[in-house]
Amino acid sequence: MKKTRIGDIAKRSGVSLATVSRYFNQPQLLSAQTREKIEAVIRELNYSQDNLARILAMGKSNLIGVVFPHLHLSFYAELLNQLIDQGNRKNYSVIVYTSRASAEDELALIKTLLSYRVKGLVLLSHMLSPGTLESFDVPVVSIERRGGNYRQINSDNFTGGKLAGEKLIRDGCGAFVHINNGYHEDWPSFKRILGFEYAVRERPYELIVEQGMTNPYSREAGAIMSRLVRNVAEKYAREKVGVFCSNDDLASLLQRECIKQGLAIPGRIEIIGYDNSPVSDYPITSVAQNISLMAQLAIESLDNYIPHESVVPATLIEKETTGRGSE
Amino acid sequence: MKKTRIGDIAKRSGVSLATVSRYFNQPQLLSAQTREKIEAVIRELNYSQDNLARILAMGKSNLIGVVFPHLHLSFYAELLNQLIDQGNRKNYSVIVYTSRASAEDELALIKTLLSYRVKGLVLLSHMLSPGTLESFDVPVVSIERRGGNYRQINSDNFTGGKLAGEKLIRDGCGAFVHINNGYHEDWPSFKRILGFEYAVRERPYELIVEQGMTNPYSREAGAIMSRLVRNVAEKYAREKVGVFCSNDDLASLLQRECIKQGLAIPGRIEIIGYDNSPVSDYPITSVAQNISLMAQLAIESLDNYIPHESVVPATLIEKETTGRGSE
DNA sequence: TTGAAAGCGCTAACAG
DNA sequence: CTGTTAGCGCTTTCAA
Repeated sequence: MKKTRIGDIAKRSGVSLATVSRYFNQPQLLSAQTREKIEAVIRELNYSQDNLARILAMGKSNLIGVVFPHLHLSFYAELLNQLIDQGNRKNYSVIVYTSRASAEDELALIKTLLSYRVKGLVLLSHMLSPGTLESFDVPVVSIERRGGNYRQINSDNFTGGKLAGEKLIRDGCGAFVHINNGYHEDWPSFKRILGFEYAVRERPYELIVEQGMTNPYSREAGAIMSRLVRNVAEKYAREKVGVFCSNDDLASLLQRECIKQGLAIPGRIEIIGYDNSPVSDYPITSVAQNISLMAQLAIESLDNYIPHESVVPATLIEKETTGRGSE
Repeated sequence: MKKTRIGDIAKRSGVSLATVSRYFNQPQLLSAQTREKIEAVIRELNYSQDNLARILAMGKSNLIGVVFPHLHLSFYAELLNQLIDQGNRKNYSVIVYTSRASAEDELALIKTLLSYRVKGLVLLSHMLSPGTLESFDVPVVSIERRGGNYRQINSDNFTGGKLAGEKLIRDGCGAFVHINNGYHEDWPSFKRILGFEYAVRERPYELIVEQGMTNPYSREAGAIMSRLVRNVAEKYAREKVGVFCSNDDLASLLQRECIKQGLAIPGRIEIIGYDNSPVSDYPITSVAQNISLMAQLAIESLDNYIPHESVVPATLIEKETTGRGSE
C-alpha cells in the first residue's frame, strides 16, 4: 500500500499535478469546479500532504527548534507548554531538545535542528556565546538569556526583584535574604538580584548562592536548604525574615523546609518566589513572568524577525507566604 | 550567501556528488585518500547536511512525534526529558505536541506529525481510540494508556498499588483512602486502584475521585484538597489514615494541606504518591515507575517494531511521608 | 485557469 | 572504489 501522492490525485481527477498543488497553496486561482473535483478525490483517496517534500521545494519549514537547559523547572515546563500552544496557532511544530554538557555538543545539536531547516530557534540554554548565536542564518530568539544581536525576550527582572523587596519591607520584615542557585552578571535574571537589593538597600541583607540547588528536587538540594534554613533562623533570631527566591521551585522547597522546622509563614518568615508558574500557582507568593506573553512574542518574532530586546512586565502575585502588608 | 550543498563540496574536491554522499553514508567504501580530501573541503566550506532532503530521498526520518496530554504533571515533564535524552542517543529528534480538545483535532495534529514522516509516534494522550492508533502506518507506542494492537509500555500498576497498600497496613494505618483525579477502567493506571484495594480489602476504605484536580496546581485543586482533608480527618478521627494518591503532584498537594491543617505526617496520616518523578524526589514516599526505562523501551521499540505490552516494575520508595513499618 | 518542466538537496541502484 | 542518473513529493516559473 503505497503512499498516495499529489500525482495520484491529479490523475484521478483529470487535472495536472501543478493544479493539485495550487489547490493547497493558491486555491483562489482554481475554478470552483476543479476545486470541488480535487477535493472529492482527496477525500476519496484519504490523501494527506507531505510536509517534508513541501519544505524542500519551498525552502523554509514551519518547524521550530527549541532548546531548554532541562525540564525540571516548572517555568521551563510551562514555557514549553505555551510555546507549543502558541506555535500551533500558526501551524508550527516544535522540536525540543535539552541542553548538552558542552558548548561543542550543544552546537552539534543546533546544527541538527538546522538540518531540519527549522524556521527559527528559541533558546533557553546558556551554553552558547552570543557570537555563535548570531552566526546562525535563521531567526534566533533567546528567553531570559544573555543578550546579543538577536531577538531577546526577558521579563522585567529589575522591577520584579524590586517588587519582591518592597513587599517584604511593607510586611515588616527586618532582615532580607535572596536565595539563588547560581547567576551570572550577563544574565537578565541577575537584575532580579539588583532590583531586590535596591529595594532593601541599607537594611540587613544577605545573598546566598547555592549551585547545588540547580535541580531543586534533588536530595542534595533538600539537604542544602535544610541547613540553610537552620542558619538563617539562628542568625536572624529577633527579626522577621523576608526571603526572595530566584524561582518558585526553590521557594516551594524553602516553604516545605520552614514548615518542617516549625518557622511560621508568614509570621516568622515570608517567602516570595519568581515565575508564578502553574506548579506554584498555589500557594506561594511570587513574581509573575507572564509566561504566555513571552511565548507569544517568541513565536511571533519568528516571522518578521527584528533583533532586539523585549521586556515583559513582572507583577507580584500575593498568596499565602506573605502577609497583608501594612497600608 | 547560498547554502553549501553536497555538490559544492564534490566540485571543490574533484569527486562526484555520489562520492560525497557516500562519505556520509558508507565511508568504508571510500579510499582513505578521497575521504580525507572530502573531509578537508567539508571543514573548509563549513558544510552541514540537510536532513530534510536526506529523509526525502531515503524515505524515513529520525524524527519522532510525541503527544502528551499536557506538561503540568511532573511525570510528564520527566518522561519527556527522558524521551529526549534516550532519543538523542540514536540521533532522533523529538517533535512534541500537547493534546487537543477533541479527538478530531488530535487526529489532525497527528496527521501533521505524520506529514513530517516521523519514524514513529509516542503517545500519552487518551484522546484517540485504539482503532485509530492502529491505523497509522508508523510504529505507535503508548505509555500508560489503553491497550490495542500497538506497542504499550506500562508500569506494573497493580503491584504498585498493592505495595502502597501493604506499606500503609504495615505502618499501622486503620483507614485507607485513595485519591484519584479521574480514571477509566481501560487505563493501565486503573490497576493501581485495584492493587491498592486488593491490599486493603476488608478494611475501612474509601475511593475519592475529583476531576477538578487534573491540574493539581490549580487554585481549584487546592480548594478541593482542602475540603477533602478536612472531611477525611473528621471522618477518621480515631485511626491513622493511609492515603494513596494517583500521582505525586496530588500527594504533594495533599502533604501541604495536611501540614496546614496540622495533621502530623506520618503520625496521624501517611501519604504515598505515584511516579517518584524528580519533582517529588524529596520527600514524598512514592511508587516509582522507572521513567527512564519506560523512555528507553519506547525509543527502542521504534525500530524493530513489535506490537505488544511491556510492563516495567514498580517499586516503593520510602521517604518522609510514611513511617518505619513494624517489622 | 491550467499544464509542462525545472528544480529543492540528497540517496541509491547500476555500470564501470 | 567511483561516476551517472533517476528518483523522493512537492512548488513554481513560464507559456499557453
